[in-house]
Amino acid sequence: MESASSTPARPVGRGRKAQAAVRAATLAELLDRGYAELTVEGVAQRAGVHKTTVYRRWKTRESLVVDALAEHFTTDIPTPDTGALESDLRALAQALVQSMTDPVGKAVQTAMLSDAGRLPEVAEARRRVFADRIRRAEPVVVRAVERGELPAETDPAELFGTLAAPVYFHLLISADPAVEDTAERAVRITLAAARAGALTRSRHSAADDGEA
Amino acid sequence: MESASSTPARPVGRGRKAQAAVRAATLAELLDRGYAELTVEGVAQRAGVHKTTVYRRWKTRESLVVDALAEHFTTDIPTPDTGALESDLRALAQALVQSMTDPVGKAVQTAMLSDAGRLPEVAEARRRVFADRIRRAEPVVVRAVERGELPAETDPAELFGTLAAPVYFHLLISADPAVEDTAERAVRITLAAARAGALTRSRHSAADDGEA
DNA sequence: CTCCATTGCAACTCCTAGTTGCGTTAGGGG
DNA sequence: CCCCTAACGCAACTAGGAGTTGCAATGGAG
Repeated sequence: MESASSTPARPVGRGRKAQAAVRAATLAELLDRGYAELTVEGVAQRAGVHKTTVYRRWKTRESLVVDALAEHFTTDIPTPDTGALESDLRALAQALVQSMTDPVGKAVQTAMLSDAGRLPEVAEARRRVFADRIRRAEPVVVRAVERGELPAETDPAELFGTLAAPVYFHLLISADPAVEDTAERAVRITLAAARAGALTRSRHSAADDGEA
Repeated sequence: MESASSTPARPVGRGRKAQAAVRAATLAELLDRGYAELTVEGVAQRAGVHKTTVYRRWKTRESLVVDALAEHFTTDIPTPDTGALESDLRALAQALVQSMTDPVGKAVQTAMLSDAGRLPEVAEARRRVFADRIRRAEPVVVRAVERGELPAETDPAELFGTLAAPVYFHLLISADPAVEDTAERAVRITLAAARAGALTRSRHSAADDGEA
């Protein structure tokens, strides 16, 4: 409480704008150069800022990247409640697709899977994001089970993984250009698998053998 | 044919062993340091070779990585023919899992998704690998359709993508430790989706609405 | 055993990470 | 509106890895 009235110790003024510009420039460089080729001077130039300004706020190149990414770990997929499983899944899938299609989201997702994902903070953030998404998707499964749309033993984590896998695969891995119906495809697959009881907890002894 | 008898122009002798050691060291460094942190001197030391020896065979760090990866693009998933769709899919999924679980395969796959995937040669190789896998998986679908196990309009590319997506997702993206039944999970999902007609060509107007 | 292709080695240049000291500027409080 | 100071710009560093070159040493094939 020693600087309560004047408060000159906290970062104020134009410093904020510069830092925001640096963070944005970092994401932009991540997107079109990649983590391995990202250079602090490149970021500084892109932000219209001198190199030392960057180093005054961030100790290393890695911490700069981590901080720029961390900004976007919070805003994430909401929990839909449309009254039906299919439309809930569609909302989830579309939110996923959008979160990896817009420039910033694509930069973040790509970076998390690239060499930047080896940074401990990024790896842990990635785990937190997936755990959070699974947690948010849980009510969708609960409500679908209550409606009788899904087997009672359906596992929310399995269901979310089944929904997310085709999205990640098509957008980040196979990367084929025909990606317009990515969300819809994920919904179809997840719906079929879930209804067939292929996404139940524990073991795979569920009723999936039988009617062809 | 000018050097048919003496043939001193071609690389012979111990050069081969050194190059093999360098390639192996490159993969090892890719696996436990990553592409971004990979250093030519590190590779050379690990291979028990001097830096200049590396630069005499490979012009740049990038070409070294590309060449080390390219060695493993050829050996790929074979086409199973077990007489039933489920066991065929199981064979495919297990081959996929194995190809990304052993150290070398994991290094190759991880590198292809990391910043090394931005190298044009690697990106094109990745496309070729996926296209080749889809082509190899095609007979599985054809035979399953002939047996009446699948709808006639089932798309081999969609089916392979549906099988591969959960494998990639669980092994490389979500990376949760409970990954023993990765292959089996992929089989269950793909089987359910394919039987429900969710993996047909073109549009999604197939018979997937109805029985819950 | 001999020869020469290949390797080891040292000494370079260039680029980027990261640091330091000092002069300059911007923007908020008075 | 002016001034004060925190934050910035700038130049000049060190350290290390990419990539190159000339020369000496060596090891494998004939």
